[in-house]
Amino acid sequence: MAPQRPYHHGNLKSALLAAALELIREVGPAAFTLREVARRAGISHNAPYRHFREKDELLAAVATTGFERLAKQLARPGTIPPHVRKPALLRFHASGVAYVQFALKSPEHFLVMFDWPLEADRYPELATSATCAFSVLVGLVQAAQREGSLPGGDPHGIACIAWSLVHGVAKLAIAKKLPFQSMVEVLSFTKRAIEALQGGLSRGAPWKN
Amino acid sequence: MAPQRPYHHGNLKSALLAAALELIREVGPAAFTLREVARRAGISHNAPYRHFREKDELLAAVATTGFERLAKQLARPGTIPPHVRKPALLRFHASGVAYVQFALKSPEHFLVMFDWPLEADRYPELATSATCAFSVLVGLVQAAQREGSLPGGDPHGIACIAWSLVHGVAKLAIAKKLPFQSMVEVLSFTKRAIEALQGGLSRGAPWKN
DNA sequence: ACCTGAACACCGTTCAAGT
DNA sequence: ACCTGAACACCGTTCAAGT
Repeated sequence: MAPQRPYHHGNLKSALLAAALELIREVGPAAFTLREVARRAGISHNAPYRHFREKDELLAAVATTGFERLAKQLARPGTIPPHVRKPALLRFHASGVAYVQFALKSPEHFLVMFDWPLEADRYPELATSATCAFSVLVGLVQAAQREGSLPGGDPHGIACIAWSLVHGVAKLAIAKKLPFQSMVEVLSFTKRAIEALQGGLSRGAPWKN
Repeated sequence: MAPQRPYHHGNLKSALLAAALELIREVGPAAFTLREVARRAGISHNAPYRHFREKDELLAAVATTGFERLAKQLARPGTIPPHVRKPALLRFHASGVAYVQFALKSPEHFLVMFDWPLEADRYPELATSATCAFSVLVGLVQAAQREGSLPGGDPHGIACIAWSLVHGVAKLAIAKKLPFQSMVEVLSFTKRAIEALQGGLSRGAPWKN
């Protein structure tokens, strides 16, 4: 007889997440609906509730994997020539470019991570993964401070400034508010912005304590 | 007899906009609904369609007035001591602080302006007001270049970098991702960030044409 | 002109029921 | 355990109708 496989088995949760990413990429987080995800996964519109308490829990899962992937990209930002003199500073710069690159390559993650109002306290894994990603950046700042290529002082403050810069670039680039067409143009602009900030940071004036 | 005033008269459009701002402030743009706005304005749920073709047109109107108010804040950013030596640079810096201040004081505008996916080409007034606000920033960069406190080169590039920085600060501050409680703390952080960037910009390395 | 009520096709979420 | 269909209260939008 016909389809003798009415139930999904085991992989439904990841199938839902994959379908969600695809849908968010197509229509954005605002127009994303749970029922359309279920349709694409070939299940009834309330089967997702077996795996996610509510729509936002699915989106929180998307954001969490986004932060995990971002943390990896920041920690291993492309190839660094192994013989350079001050690799920590280079890795710090490269992590900024990696941040923007992540946002442009995975806007479906990035927009949920930052533009969707998820109550972080309701999704502890999300808060953890976000903190973890930020601590990668702080670690890079500290390493650069140790080798003397960034001034002393609170590494969190410097990390927050650098984060703000690349976050602004990423957000405005995704929204196509910046006058660049291609990703290489945006990344080249990102490099210039980071170098500009670096020039000011290394003069090190306002970083008391 | 009882209520002999069944119709709104003339001011309904602005009443709708005011109710919309209040509602967005309370629940955010994502949870904003046209029907709730109509309820608050005391009219039926489809009366708004007399003034706005669709929900997004009302939101586009909110965003447009937001850009207009922002442009004003950027152009006249607080008090500048009248006897300072290089006022253009100070006004440039102050406009950055004003940008973040606007975002924190009017998140209901800011979030619609930047976090709601409005198709700019469908709302020409929105595109115009946004361009106008950006040109204020470019003008401040050019003035600082004329007085020699910013290096030469394409003012749009410098403006884009400065914009990215303050936009990132504003966005992360609204989302409460930065470790600051009060607005004064955020604004003080903003000043430090701008000064850091300034230090690098004034060294003027990577601004070829 | 400006507003209304009924209607349509959606949505998130719940629940009793099926295997 | 995992899934289904029916149901509820919402939403954006349309339309014929009222003053």
